[in-house]
Amino acid sequence: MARLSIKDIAQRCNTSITTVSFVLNGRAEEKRISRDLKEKILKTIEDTGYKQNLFARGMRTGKTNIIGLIVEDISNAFFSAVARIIEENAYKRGYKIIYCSTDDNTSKTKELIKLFVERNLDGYIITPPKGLEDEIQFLINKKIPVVLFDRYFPGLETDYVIVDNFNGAKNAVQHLFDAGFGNIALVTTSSAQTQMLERLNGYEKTVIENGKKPKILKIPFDHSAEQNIKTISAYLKKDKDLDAIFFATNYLAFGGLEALNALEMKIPDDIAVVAFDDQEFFRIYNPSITAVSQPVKDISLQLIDILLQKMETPEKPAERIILSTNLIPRNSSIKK
Amino acid sequence: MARLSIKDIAQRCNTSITTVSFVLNGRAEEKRISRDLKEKILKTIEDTGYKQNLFARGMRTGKTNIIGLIVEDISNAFFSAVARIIEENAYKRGYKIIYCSTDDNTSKTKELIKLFVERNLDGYIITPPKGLEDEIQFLINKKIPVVLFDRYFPGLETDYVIVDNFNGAKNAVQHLFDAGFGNIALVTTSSAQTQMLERLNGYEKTVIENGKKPKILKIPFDHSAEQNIKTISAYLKKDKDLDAIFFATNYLAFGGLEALNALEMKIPDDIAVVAFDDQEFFRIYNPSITAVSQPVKDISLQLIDILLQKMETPEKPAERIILSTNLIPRNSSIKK
DNA sequence: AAATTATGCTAAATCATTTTAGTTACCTAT
DNA sequence: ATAGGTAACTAAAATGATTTAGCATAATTT
Repeated sequence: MARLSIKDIAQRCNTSITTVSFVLNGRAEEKRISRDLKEKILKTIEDTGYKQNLFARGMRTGKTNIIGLIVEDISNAFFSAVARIIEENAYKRGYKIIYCSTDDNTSKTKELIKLFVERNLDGYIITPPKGLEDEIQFLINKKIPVVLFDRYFPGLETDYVIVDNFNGAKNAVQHLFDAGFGNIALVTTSSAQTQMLERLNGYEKTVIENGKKPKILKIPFDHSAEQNIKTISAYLKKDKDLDAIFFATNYLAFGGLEALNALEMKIPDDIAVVAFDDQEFFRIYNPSITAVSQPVKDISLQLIDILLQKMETPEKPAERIILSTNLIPRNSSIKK
Repeated sequence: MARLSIKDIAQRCNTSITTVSFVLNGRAEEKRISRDLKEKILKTIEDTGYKQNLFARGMRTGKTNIIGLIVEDISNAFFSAVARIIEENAYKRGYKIIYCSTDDNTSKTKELIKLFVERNLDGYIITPPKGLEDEIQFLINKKIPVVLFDRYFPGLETDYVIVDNFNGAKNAVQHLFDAGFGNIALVTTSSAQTQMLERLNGYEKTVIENGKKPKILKIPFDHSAEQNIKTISAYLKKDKDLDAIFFATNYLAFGGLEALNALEMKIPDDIAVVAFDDQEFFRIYNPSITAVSQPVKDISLQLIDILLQKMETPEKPAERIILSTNLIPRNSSIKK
């Protein structure tokens, strides 16, 4: 038995394809289809289990009901947690998710967006690498809904959802001062993304406010895990006065912990540690690691919400959501 | 400017739509299109940047070039790592990935497969929850390529890629005996999935071979992280003779480490630990945790390879791939 | 009673492609 | 001179929906 088409439904109801299509698209009222006929069509669809052919539909309407989720790295715990929640909610509302990882590689991401645009996805959620301004603007010009997250482009009129990185970092560093640590280094990446710069600014401001000098180690973002460990080890060996480190992102904290292990430095006795972006890991680690936690659930729900709103009302003005972080003090920053 | 169609290309080349279509689908040779005309068409396509409309194409052929990736939980490190590699390779070969998480919930997964089938995806990679035999059989009957992984259904003629869970567990437990531990418990889930049963069998066999009695704690797989910690704590308190634990899967090991922390039991002095499914975490943890590592890259590459082969040659007989695991001895199982 | 309006529906064009079943023109062999 | 073959191409049907423009008929107004 071949798959049912709208034609079959029309025949079974002694009516036209047009009428069935109107009912199917909720335009029965507007098109003055009688209640009786509408009910009959609906019942036939129910009974036969008829499903619209999405190719034919897409061909006419250009709509796919698919959303593109483009994150830095789907295997990073933060992004996979966000993906998880977005996926869940998109499905509930009738959308599917196609995803991919950018590796923060600009040309790879350009390529991916081109591919996705060919496929006529209905909307995008993106953590853009630098240099992606033109592609984002292109999507906006084409009236394709886009929401950025994690970082954004200050020059572009886009919707975005980010966290308050400046105050997240500020609170973390002030917490270290309050706990009695006075010589605090920042370990961050060399990438110029907004979220990293804000964390750096928050750190610097707070250190200076406390009458100290900032000490910053910038690690190229394309280095391997092993290279990170080595770089951090070397830095720690050089500056024996440090009594605390603030890691600007989770994977640098992992490298840092390995470096401290290798140097047999005890946390928090030899050196205190705070990390940006909380993970299950930090709770379980011994000693547990103080971390700035991002509101993953809130971020994800806002993202999918704003995107779907934008898809329904394209002329809606851009929304800029900045969510607060939450400092979770643990043993790594408490003097015994 | 409206988007170019095959008609525009045909006009520009003074030829027919049919001819362009043949060239586009690599059937120029077979259809005896002259070399000159073929070149001309190809050049025009190149120059104009023409792209096929995938809806129209899908409408005729029923092909989407989209693969469904249905895993237990995309935010679990093992699955997101697999997703990462599959995604990468699928894109290289012209396929996109739509994904979703099952939560090991049978009815949710049935729902998802229904949704995906409506969308005419070209193939599936699935970690099936129990009770999904009928849906998998349905896909096979419909000649839709499917590859299972992580677990499989012994009764079904399906392609699958799994690891040698039995020997993985056996080696881990024997390693503990060899390291001088003699009273080894298994902490596993109550779920009856093949991979878990095989790990259990490997454990039991090895313990009995070494002249000891198996001690098994089964934890319902729908318990929360907190419940897991409590259950494991209670178990550890009751049996003071234990000198080692083998965790059958990574999230149980996380719970176990937290429980050991709470009870202030030292690893490996008070108790040794080995976990199934290695993670970055286990390398960084202090002490580092001995683990059975799954060949994530190999699994992923095999999966996408087998699926794409199956898509090209649907009548290919089912392939069953069983990959070896690798025991990584670390400090958690070495007596000082 | 004629003109107007409202109601309830539908024919046919359209979207961009693939594919079947040809056609035309030329060449070769008898 | 003619049948048969082949090289090179193409007209048109089919895929399954949406949507525009319009057609009867009945009800209402003038």
